[in-house]
Amino acid sequence: MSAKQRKLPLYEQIKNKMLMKINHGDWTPGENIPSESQLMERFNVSRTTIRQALRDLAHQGIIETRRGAPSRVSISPKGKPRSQGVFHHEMGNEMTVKVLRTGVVTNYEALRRLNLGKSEQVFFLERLRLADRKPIAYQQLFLPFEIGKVVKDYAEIEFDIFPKLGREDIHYSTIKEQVNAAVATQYEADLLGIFPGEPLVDIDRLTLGIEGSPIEYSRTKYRTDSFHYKVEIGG
Amino acid sequence: MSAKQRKLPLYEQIKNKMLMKINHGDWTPGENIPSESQLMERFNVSRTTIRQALRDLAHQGIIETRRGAPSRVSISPKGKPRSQGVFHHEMGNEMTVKVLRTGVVTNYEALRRLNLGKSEQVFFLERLRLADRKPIAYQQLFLPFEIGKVVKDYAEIEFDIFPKLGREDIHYSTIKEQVNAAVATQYEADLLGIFPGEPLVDIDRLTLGIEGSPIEYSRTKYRTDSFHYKVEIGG
DNA sequence: CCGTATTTGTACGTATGTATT
DNA sequence: CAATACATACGTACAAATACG
Repeated sequence: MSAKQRKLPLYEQIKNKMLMKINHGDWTPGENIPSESQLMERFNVSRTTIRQALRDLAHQGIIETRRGAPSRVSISPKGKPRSQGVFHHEMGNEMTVKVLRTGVVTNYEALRRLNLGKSEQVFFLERLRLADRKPIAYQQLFLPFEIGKVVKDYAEIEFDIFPKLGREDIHYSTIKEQVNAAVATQYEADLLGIFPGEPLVDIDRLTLGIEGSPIEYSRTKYRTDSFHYKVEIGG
Repeated sequence: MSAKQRKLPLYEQIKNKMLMKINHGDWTPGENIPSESQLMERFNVSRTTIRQALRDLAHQGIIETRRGAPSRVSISPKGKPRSQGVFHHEMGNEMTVKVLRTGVVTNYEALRRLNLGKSEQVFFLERLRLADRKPIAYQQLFLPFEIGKVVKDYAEIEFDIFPKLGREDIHYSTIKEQVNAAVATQYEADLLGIFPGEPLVDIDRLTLGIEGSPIEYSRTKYRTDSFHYKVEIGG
């Protein structure tokens, strides 16, 4: 048990452990999870506590419970978006990535967003995201140094760094995104194969870890023709 | 206690009674509700049961609870809100609207999105949305004819047409939005007080009614400096 | 400012109901 | 029908944050 989790309520700790099992693939979507009594034994807590954890997960749509039947992990479209289906990115088929630059920098805005001191350093990644070999986005990624060194090599070949973080037991709990519009600079236009002055969707993203501390800050600019940002509210 | 006659669980019954109190104005938004111990006495049930009812209401955003402080009814703009807070627009103080044009038109894209036949007509509104007297968005709004005639006059003075629709017993269930980036045309730039070629956030919105049929299609272009589109996932 | 009372949050235990397997 | 598993509901105790004199 990580030291940071010790101050969290029991049911929150258990929730996090269950989330890890799911993100890890220990419990796969559609699969039954252990019964409440088994979980009571495994975590050595009362049924009340187990049920509070399960209820929260069920309410978030991460698991499904039915009276009389075993509870199971929800079958959500892809690995990620078990965030009650309010959110959707649409992309291409073959998603790849090209790393343009990597290093350790002192970026004021990134440090502020990552809750780090002004004199600290962050791991920096500049990447081009490609869909079917065609560039669709230019991304600047800032990671706390401790996390950066973990994904360093991985980021050069994989489109999404979160699976890697998951394998290293670094999990996220919340993603905050802010969407804006921008026009392409000469530099960005060259990279993305468009003209300067064309519009780009600019997404400012902050990812928080299980304990609520930031684990990633990124800024991505997408071509408007290959990318859609959809939100569905209610329903 | 005779349990044979009740269909709903106790906590559901209590939830319903509390909802009635709120809807009837017995408990008004912002007002503290009775403490758990008082509710235990009043309904003659255990604290567990009261807490289950309260937790559900809190989770729906109908009431707010804080450790140590009395629970209170949420101050939410009545009728609709309660879409579990995954989504947030940030704007100015004094929100107004100026109608530029209004009429009945045959717009192919609007008809398609509203699920209407090609020969039908839709109610059209062209509006400028202002925050603190400053234009922040240019909006094109398409409504099925039946609905359009209801909001016709209202739309000229009110920023948001949904309260009016609510009073006419037209409610929405789902909103689908697609966010994109665009650059301002000369026409838009003049209206918004910016230069042509500056970026705009372009939001394509389709609103569905209770029965699932579209009741509004709109296209809005926001200035990037006075508008933020935020999405929070998970948590 | 401090201590106390109030109020919600967490966690334990037990018993019984009810739907599924 | 029986066993299993989740749902409801009672009770108790203590912790933690807030409100108040």
